[in-house]
Amino acid sequence: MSWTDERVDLLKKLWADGLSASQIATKLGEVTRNAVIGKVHRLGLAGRATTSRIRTARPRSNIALFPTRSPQVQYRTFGNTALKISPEPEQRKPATIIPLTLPDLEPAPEGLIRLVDLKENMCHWPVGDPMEDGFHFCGRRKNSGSPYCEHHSAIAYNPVAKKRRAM
DNA sequence: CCCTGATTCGC
DNA sequence: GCGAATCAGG
Repeated sequence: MSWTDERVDLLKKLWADGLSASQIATKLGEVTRNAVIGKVHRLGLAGRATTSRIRTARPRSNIALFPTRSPQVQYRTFGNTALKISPEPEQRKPATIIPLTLPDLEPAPEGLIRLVDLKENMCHWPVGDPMEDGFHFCGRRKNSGSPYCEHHSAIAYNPVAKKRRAM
């Protein structure tokens, strides 16, 4: 089914009346709401979005990043290739493995660690109710790669604990 | 998870 | 031009 004049007119009317795309699609029949939206857009009626739209511009092609035709990068070399210096492979350093100090679990930091007191190497685990006095952060030495200390990392990244909403 | 519109892109 | 796929948001 194609977009006849009558169907387009009806589309315009219903869209102007504030009907949702899916409702219009149902009324028209033989089309999906996607088709309706697409048509609305093409007609320049692109209108009332409940959401940002410009803010939320779809990132350019997640699917086009894996096209049927591969992009095939071109490595161009200028001049006499025989004189060309071999490109430095520049080996990646194999990500320095962190020593990962497991001990020292309990030396609680002095005083209450408030947000302003939090340092980058401190555990960001919140303790208490943010609306209540005495709310603070764990503040113990945190694991690298995690905002939390050893103890709280184990909790935060434990799926069971999460599922049961345990803390 | 249901819905909404917005956007991109292969056809 | 069309609309499915996919996105972000309510």
